[in-house]
Amino acid sequence: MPPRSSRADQAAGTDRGSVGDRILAAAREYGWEELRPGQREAVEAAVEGHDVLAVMPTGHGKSAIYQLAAKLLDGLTVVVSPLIALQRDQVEQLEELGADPAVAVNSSQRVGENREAWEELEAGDAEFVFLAPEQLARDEVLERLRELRPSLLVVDEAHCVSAWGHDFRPEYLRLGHVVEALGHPTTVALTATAAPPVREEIVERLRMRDPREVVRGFDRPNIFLEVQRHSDDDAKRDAIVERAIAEAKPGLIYVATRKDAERYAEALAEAGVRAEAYHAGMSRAERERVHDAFSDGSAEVVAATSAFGMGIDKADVRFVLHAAPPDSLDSYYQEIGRGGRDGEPALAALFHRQEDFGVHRFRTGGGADVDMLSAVASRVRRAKQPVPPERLRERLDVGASRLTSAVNLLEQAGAVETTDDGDLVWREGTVKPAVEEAARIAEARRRVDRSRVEMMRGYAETGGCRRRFLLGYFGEELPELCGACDTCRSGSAERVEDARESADASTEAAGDWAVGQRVRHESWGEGGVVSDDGDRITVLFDEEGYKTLALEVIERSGVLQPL
DNA sequence: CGGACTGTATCTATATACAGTCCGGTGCCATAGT
Repeated sequence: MPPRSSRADQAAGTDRGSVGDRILAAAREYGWEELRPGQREAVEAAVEGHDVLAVMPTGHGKSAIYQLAAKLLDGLTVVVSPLIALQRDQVEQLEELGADPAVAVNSSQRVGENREAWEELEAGDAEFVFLAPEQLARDEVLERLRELRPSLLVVDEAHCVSAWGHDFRPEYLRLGHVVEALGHPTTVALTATAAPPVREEIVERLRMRDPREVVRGFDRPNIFLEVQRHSDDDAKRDAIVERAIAEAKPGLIYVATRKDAERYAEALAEAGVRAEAYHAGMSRAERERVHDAFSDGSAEVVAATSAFGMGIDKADVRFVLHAAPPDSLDSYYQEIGRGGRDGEPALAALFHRQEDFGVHRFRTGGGADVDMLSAVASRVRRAKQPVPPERLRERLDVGASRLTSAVNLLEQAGAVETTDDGDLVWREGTVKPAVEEAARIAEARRRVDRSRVEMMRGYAETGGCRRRFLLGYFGEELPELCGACDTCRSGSAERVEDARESADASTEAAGDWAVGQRVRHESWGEGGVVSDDGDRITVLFDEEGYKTLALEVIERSGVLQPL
């Protein structure tokens, strides 16, 4: 059992436990005099061999967790990092710290560089290796890593497992196999944002065992929360541009399309603001230039799609405006979290129109890839021996992502299994029901994604305290109204609060619907209560996603039952 | 789903209305071609 650490000794760093001492000593070697809340807890757990999920805001020193743990554990540390550009920064950061040597293996490096990296690793000269999940999906890479017997596996930006794994970068969902194939080294997952169901999914997908969860610093009270609803598109655009001009800089504007990024940057430039656009359609060099310009202050405002974010290390961002709602509160929180890291006041304002939610309908559309599911299922089922995925890829002449998505779904459907060597075997049943089940799972996922958009809408439309809504989504209760959002300021939050309190008094049966309670709904199946707003509760149904239900209706109709 | 763009019709004919079509975000990796 890990030694208990009280808040006092965390603050003063006076813990006499030997692990605690070693952690502090290691921190000093890196030049850190003290650790922030949660850091030591996470390092300690990892050093003692526990899997760890750490959820902390960016700038809170998540990297320090694996940097310290690696220093205290013998053996290689493998870091799964989603972006090649980020990998480069991470390697440099370790160099600057004076840590043991770090290398990266990825497609942007020359063949020779990758070969050298492996040589350093195999000679035992490097302590860290950074890889994207796609590298780890390659047999050869996994085999070489396995022989190096890593002692620590770190998944950075772990929310990507859930956010990108399901279709965009399906190799993320295969990391659980990687963990197993490497002999289950201590696994540390790091992210800045993850609502409880996302945390659950990370733990499950990475096959973490009895993980210690360290969740810190969700509330960012210095960020003022505001929402503006518009009906006219031009009026909304004008309001955003005017606001960006008026507010203290630097700032960010998140937009939904590449074209809009250009448009806002142009409008601001015309008004004399040093503004740049950023999106994935720009060349690598151009993106790098904008990134650097924002970092060194020569660009005051960046209008960007969701491509801009990871790797921004700027503490004094004064505003984050959203010209359209993102696909979930997880994304929203991640994006506004780039403001006010220095603790000084910052603004997070969401500008939206009803129609803006439509784009997410398109993005969460499209049915399952039934043809691919069937093709994969029949081949694996017919095969007399385990099938290497590469062979399927050749036979079916298909890209790695599309194939991996299909395999992931068939695996979830229980039809296909991956051997320790990474080959595919058929478990049971025939092709048709397996494909149907896989398609059904994909469809459920789609419904959940759409319900996440609805939660975003809920935030945009609530008359109650915005911060309470936001923190509630992340499983934290805010007992008092925050006083730092538009609804608190206008008095709307207080009116809603009063209304709920009187409703609370009349429906005293809320005990059945406490947060965390498992429930069953007549038509939506099973789920868990994720928040309680007094007169209504929000339930996350396993197959339908988030639904908000009025207590009065529940009581009257009996459609919902506690389990 | 909604916006931008294109094409066609027409009693607001060098202008506008409307229907139809296309497109929309995030990044690995591999491979072709200079």
